[in-house]
Amino acid sequence: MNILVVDDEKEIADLIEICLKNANYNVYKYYSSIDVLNNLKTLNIDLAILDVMMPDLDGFSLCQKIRETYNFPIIFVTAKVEDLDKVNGLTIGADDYITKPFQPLELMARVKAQLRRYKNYNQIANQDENIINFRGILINNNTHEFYFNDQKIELTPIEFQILWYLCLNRGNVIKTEDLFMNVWQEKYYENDNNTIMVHIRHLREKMQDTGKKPKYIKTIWGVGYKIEK
Amino acid sequence: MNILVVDDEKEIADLIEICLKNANYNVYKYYSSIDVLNNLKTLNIDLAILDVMMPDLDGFSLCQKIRETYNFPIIFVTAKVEDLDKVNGLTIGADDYITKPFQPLELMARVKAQLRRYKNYNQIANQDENIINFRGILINNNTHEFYFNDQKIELTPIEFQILWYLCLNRGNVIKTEDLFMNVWQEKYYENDNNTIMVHIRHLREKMQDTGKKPKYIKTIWGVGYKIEK
DNA sequence: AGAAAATTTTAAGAAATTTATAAGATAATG
DNA sequence: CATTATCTTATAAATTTCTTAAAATTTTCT
Repeated sequence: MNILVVDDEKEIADLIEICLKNANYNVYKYYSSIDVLNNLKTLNIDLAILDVMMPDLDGFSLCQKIRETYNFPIIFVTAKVEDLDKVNGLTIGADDYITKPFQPLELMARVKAQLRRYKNYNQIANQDENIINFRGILINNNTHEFYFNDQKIELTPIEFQILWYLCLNRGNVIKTEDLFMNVWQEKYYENDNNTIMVHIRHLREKMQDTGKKPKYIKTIWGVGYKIEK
Repeated sequence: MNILVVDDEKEIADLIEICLKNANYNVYKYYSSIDVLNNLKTLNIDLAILDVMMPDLDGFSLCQKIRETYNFPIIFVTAKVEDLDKVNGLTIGADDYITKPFQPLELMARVKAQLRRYKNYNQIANQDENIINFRGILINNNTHEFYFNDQKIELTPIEFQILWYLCLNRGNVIKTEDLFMNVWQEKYYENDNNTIMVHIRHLREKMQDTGKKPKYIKTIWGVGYKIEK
């Protein structure tokens, strides 16, 4: 589990980091929120703990920026005790709010509670599933291999991710926007974005499914794509 | 949204109930936790607010019982301020913990935050709500499929949205204006706007319901359309 | 009841939108 | 530096949506 900690007070950030590392979490610690935004894409964060009062960009704004793209849980930790602040924080997209001074045990309990909800109760599809096998499609997320009718087909990383996500949700339509967000981990600007279509075409070509009515990756007009069960 | 409130202190339970009802939630209020367990199955709860100290069965035990079957969010509200209690509560399956005396606004913010996570970011919680089945009509918002008397019928995006909205409100009249606002997400200018009618006609054609008295999508003269339950 | 007005239905073609294809440009990788 | 992967752009194809006008229906008015 990767946890993001952002606090301009180094002592606090360090304390939180120690607690988290004790509990065996992987911590990414930042003393400034601007730095965070630049690196977020590469980090694959599962939960964030943010301070509210920070010099360059305050926690609320950072939270809003994050929420444009991600939906991992966000916990505010702050010295401000005013209730309105709590309400604000929770309203703009945070999941919990805890005031300094806090008991490390309580913070840990809240972290665990949020992660439990996010990871266990909240699964979009069965997370443990790493090998999917249906209709001649055998796709393995451990080895990143794809067999189609017992024949191995080489996929590029993005092609694999797209196909994997479609298979994980086989039977259901995936909106182009959702697909993009999931594979690219960034916001989707629909005006003039043709890249998914191109990758879909490549996938169809490799699966020799380029007829008028594709049998595998189907187009749902005005919505997105789906792969039939 | 159905919210369960359990507290043996009537004043507290009543106060919480008022707050929730103000915010337009549907409240099921209990003064004893034993009663809850007997009725839980029928209630279709989306979130629970539980007191910890209760005479017959304490909140922690109730929480555990609930978690055996359900995974809607649970918030503890309690007079106990000891930190260990918070940790316990969160550890056994609660999602949040707030101590009395509390600010109603904060409670509401936390309720909203939990519901947001549960409902908006969680596809599984909503899976079932995306399938409507009645009178030979089976419409599935996950797969974007429409079956009419067990026969699959292809719909265009707008046709699907219109039919979905009518089915979601089956039995009730939908004003043309409401229908338009919901599907097109923009303001409706009634002067000379025939587009909904055209789509309705297409839907009726596809359902072979073009007689003098349509059986499915009915015209409510001067108002709009409705689909009979 | 019969005429007039308002509203809805029907039909067909034009316009707009969305998706597919192709090929070259750019970026990333080893 | 060579190779591969990804993105961009332009154009074609497919499909959907809207517009328009006339016909039919229902309601309202006299």
